[in-house]
Amino acid sequence: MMKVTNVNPAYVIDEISSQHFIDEHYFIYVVKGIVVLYDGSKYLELRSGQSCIARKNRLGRYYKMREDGELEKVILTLDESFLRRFYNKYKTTIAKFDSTETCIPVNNSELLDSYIGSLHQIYSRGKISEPFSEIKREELILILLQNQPELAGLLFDFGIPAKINLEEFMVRNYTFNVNIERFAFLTGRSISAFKRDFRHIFNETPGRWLVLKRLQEAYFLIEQKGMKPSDIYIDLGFETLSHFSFSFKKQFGMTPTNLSDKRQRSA
DNA sequence: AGCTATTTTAGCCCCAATAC
DNA sequence: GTATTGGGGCTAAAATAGCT
Repeated sequence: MMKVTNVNPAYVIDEISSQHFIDEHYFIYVVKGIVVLYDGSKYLELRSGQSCIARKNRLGRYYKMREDGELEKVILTLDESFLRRFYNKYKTTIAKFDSTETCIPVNNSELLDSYIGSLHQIYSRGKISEPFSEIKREELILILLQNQPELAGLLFDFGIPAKINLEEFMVRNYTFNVNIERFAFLTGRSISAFKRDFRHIFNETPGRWLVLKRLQEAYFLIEQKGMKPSDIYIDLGFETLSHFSFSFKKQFGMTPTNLSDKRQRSA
């Protein structure tokens, strides 16, 4: 697990969790340092001056790294109620949006850079008021749409996730630590339908399957890749090392470090 | 297919024991 | 000192059954 460092809260408008479920659209701009976003299959690296939109109703996690001891980022929540207000106010034309990516890169522009600069000015003076936050976010949307009009199709889509291929989704996303209800929602199903479909596909209950899958991956990472148990358990979707260790032993008859040591000796 | 009530279980929290 | 393991208690979450 990469070290996560805290940033000056003055630059952070709203924090998103370092992993799991993305509940709203988020705009992420890296001022200094590196932010790496993971969507279940690939990584997107954002460096100074780069930005993206993390899409709502997706699973993702991110890692932050300092650069020359510094890390500054701007994260703005583009929540649905705000976007609805914006949409009603400006009657934006909605262009078609094709990408299915979780993290959509935003084109660099001088306009965007100076906008970020203007935020810096405001936030360094203390807490921002609600109306100000509304205006500044509206400004951001206008800038984004000027450069990438197609983003309207993403931002102003207020629908809920459609029914998608369950097997594919689960195999891709099992390392995300979210509950069954969330998995069901994200695959466009009720809990009942989710569990029924799940049983059909995997012949197993979702909970058991998830844990086994994570443990198998852990076994692989430790035995084949020589990774440390304490470095992987979070990225595999376990919350505590204690429980990871316990269930690992229950499954394989040895603790994760036993396996680690075994590998060391045979190497 | 999708609720809801009921039963069952997993796993988080906390912490002690152990290793190092 | 730090890192890892493991266990008991408890509760939220999951599984199940039964219903519409």
